[in-house]
Amino acid sequence: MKVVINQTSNHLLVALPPSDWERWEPQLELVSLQLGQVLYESNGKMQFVYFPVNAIVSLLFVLENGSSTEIAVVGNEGIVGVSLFMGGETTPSRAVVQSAGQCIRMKASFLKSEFDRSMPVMHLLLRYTQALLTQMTQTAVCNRHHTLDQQLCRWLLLSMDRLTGNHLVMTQELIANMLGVRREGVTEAAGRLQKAGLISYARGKIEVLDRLGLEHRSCECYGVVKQEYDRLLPELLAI
Amino acid sequence: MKVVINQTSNHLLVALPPSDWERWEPQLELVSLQLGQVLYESNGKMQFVYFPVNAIVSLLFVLENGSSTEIAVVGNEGIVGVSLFMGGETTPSRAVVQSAGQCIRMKASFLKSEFDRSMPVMHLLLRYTQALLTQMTQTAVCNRHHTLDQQLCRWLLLSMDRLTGNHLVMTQELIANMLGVRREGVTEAAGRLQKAGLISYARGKIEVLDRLGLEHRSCECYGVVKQEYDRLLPELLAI
DNA sequence: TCACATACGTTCGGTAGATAACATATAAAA
DNA sequence: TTTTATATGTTATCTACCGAACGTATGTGA
Repeated sequence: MKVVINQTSNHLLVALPPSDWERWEPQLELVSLQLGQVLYESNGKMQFVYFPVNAIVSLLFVLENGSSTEIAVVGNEGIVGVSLFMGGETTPSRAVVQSAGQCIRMKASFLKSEFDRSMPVMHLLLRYTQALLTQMTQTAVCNRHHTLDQQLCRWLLLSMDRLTGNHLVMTQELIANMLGVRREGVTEAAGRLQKAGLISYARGKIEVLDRLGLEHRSCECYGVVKQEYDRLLPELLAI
Repeated sequence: MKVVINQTSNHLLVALPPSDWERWEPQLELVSLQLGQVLYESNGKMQFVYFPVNAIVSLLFVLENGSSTEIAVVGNEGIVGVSLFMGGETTPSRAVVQSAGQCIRMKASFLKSEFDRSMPVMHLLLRYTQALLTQMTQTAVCNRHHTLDQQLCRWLLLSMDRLTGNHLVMTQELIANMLGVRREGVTEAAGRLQKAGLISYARGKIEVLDRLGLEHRSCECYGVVKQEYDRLLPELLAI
């Protein structure tokens, strides 16, 4: 089954003027990504940029001792590889596939030239980057001030917003890496959420049972991020 | 005594092509900022952008319950108000003067039009934003993984890099707000640094006695951020 | 079907930092 | 000089999370 690439595959592409889209279309390529696949290594060269379709990509920051923390998550509302057009040839963060699926990819060099060529493209990408920036800063605050339970709720909600359906394939071990905590801590927090009837999970399969309940149990950070995405990228709402 | 504005007042301005600088110069205005002065309120309109000369500005994120965390610090290597050209009319973060001094300010509307008009200006500002982004993400990781002692060292070093001399006017209460911890915690951490002979302080006046010692006691985060600034903004090194 | 890896559960200290309630010292103001 | 506000010091209790060790399910491949 050949999956067709079109503008509605990714919300950023939707917002593209037709004249730009015409040039872009032949440059796009659909790729399937596995869970755990690394798109960018820390301080590595970026050959491609990725527009997630139904995959989710995590931006992780890895410390010298190996411990890591997720600083943002990108789904079909965005693009992976913003530092390319921001000016650094490399990213300080690692980009890892958090939920397997498909992405549209494009040569880094092409995006760079398009960024300089078309003002609408530039402004769209910068507007997205600003939203991403909000997510990063809110994560920083959340790391400092909120409990693991709250952060887990936030994380689940941000992930679910980028998927269709209520299911997520993700072990507690991986969630722990994302949140920068121990696996045992996630087990306990997830256990509490399950006991409260908000989620159910088994061997790497999580199902959200009570989305509103999760929102109530989450810290304000989820709402702040969501609101800023909606404000800056109203095209997300139109779909 | 009239202080003259020139290109060397701020490192970003240094990197400006002469043709752009000519247009900019008449639009610049020197302003003195007091400790604690708020340049931008959370989600407030941005009338001006600021190029610090010898002042330091903190970007803070304030939670509903009033607790806050610094997500980045801007000195004469940068500009306060990046979200203006990134596309949001407002910032989600609050900008507060962390160290009194002077800034060059410019009408927000002027910078916005210049950003679209001159490619060198655009690329320079984006490159700076990328460095700022690194600082923010590193802060997020640091909040999660490092001790208060380490974070205090990092914070002191980042501040000292943006000042001339070894002195900093800053109470422990304010530092606590920046780091998002309790004042008592800062008292204890600062006491340990003082006992180790790295700093001395008294009633809001901090002096760094052993800079290298601070670097050793700090986490890797300081080095990572500094390295990325130097890489992305080599003009900082030239001065 | 049996071995084995994977995912999750549980428990027991240990610790950094939170919360709270005071004590003390110094600068500024009256 | 006395008062008052500000800045720092200290201590006791509490809690979320860490580190480590180990136990228990469940899917998967030989």
